[in-house]
Amino acid sequence: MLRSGFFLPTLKETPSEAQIASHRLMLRAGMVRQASAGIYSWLPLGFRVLKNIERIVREEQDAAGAQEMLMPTIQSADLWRESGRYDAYGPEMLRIRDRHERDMLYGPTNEEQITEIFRTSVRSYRDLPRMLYHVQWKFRDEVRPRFGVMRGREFLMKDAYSFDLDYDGAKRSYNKMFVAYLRTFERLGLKAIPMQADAGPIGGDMSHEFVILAETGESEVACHRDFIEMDWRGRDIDYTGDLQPLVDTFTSKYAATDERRDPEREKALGGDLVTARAIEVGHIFYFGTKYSKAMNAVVAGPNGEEIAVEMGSYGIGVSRLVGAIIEASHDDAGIIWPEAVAPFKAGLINLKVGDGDCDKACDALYAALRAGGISVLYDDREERAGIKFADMDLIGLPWQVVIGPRGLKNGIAEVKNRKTGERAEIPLENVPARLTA
RNA sequence: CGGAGCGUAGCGCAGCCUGGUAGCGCACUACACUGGGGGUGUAGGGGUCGUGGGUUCAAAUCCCGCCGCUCCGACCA
Repeated sequence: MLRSGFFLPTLKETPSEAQIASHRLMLRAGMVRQASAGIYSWLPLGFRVLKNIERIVREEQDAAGAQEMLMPTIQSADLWRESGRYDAYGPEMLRIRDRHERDMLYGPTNEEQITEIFRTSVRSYRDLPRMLYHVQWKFRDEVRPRFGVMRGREFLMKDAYSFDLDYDGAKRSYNKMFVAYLRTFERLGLKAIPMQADAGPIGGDMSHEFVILAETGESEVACHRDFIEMDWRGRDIDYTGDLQPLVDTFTSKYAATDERRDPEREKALGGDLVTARAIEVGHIFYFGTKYSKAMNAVVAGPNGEEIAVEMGSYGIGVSRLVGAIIEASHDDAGIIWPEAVAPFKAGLINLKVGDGDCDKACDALYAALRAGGISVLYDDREERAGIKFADMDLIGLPWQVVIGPRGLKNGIAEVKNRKTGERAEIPLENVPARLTA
């Protein structure tokens, strides 16, 4: 992508509404613009990151055996009356009336809707288990939206739902999602700790929150220090096998969100206890037959009897993750993207646009990198070097490649790693290899 | 929903107290110079001062209502 033609309105100064790092940086880096309180437009750069996160979430959901679908944002109030949540949900739910005076709502979540789809489509235990998910915008009319996309009113969420015949099956589904979440967050470059959590208004008795530790987190959590040191990387998962042992290794040690904290266990941990603030990035629930009973989602069992299905739901805050990743990974100069979600892998800076040799070398390298499958943002603007560098640091691409007349005399480019700050002068022809190493 | 604050150019702000020509920095446009980490000079463009009403000869400024946004708290898949 040529910087000159890319809609990337960066800001030198921070709009006054932004209080925390991720919000500030997202506005300054031209990723989002606020439309109204807690509602944001995603500009091209931010949208690329959002899509990258979505992609990884999808891949891991698919790997775990969930199937993607798409449910609408606007739902009928009648469904919610069936489950009893139309009255229970309170003013957080945005209620709408259509031209025929029908009560509608902008979905804050989708249990009712998926249950309705399931109950009209599945009649036999032979069709179980099922896991379905979608990635869709939700709306919750928060009293006080804040922290940019981390606590917006409108937000993008992946929500999955599992349907099983009995508790053991539901537990297997729960474990699949548990493991899928570990893998998803690890691929996103995050250390997300699964914590005992309250089920909240969704109800149910098995629930984990996946949180990342960050000073700007909204809640206080506590966990065993082993979680901090645990090696999170590269676990090969066989979803057809027994996942319980793996789940056990992550749930046997103490880790609890604030409403689930246990003073006695914490006391016993002594020096092994870590308390910190945390950002919730995922939440999984087993809630049994809460909705299936209320909404009559039953299947015929082996003996022809009617059995209410066992359900679970599993959410990942996709848009919140963009902010959360930045909270976890930035410095004074700007964002530092983990490679997996970076909007581009590399930035290419032409230090002297208009200089024939410089332009030619940049064009050639730009083509070579793209041919090698490396996404590049090529800053071909006639700006001063300082502005280009500052901009690139702000945007936070993993690599910066700098070409100027001085280095070009010796056929070299400067390659800088945004994360480590390490700079190396290497021959132009070695640049593609260097970035893929 | 309790408490506090803010709204003046795209962004950051001053002006308001004590009413009288709407300002500064950045950004933007043109030209020249410059060019390896947020340039220099010259010349420009851009404002119903959130909105409605009131007071006044005169309101960005004083008074009242409304709207929007932010912060603290409570709330929170």
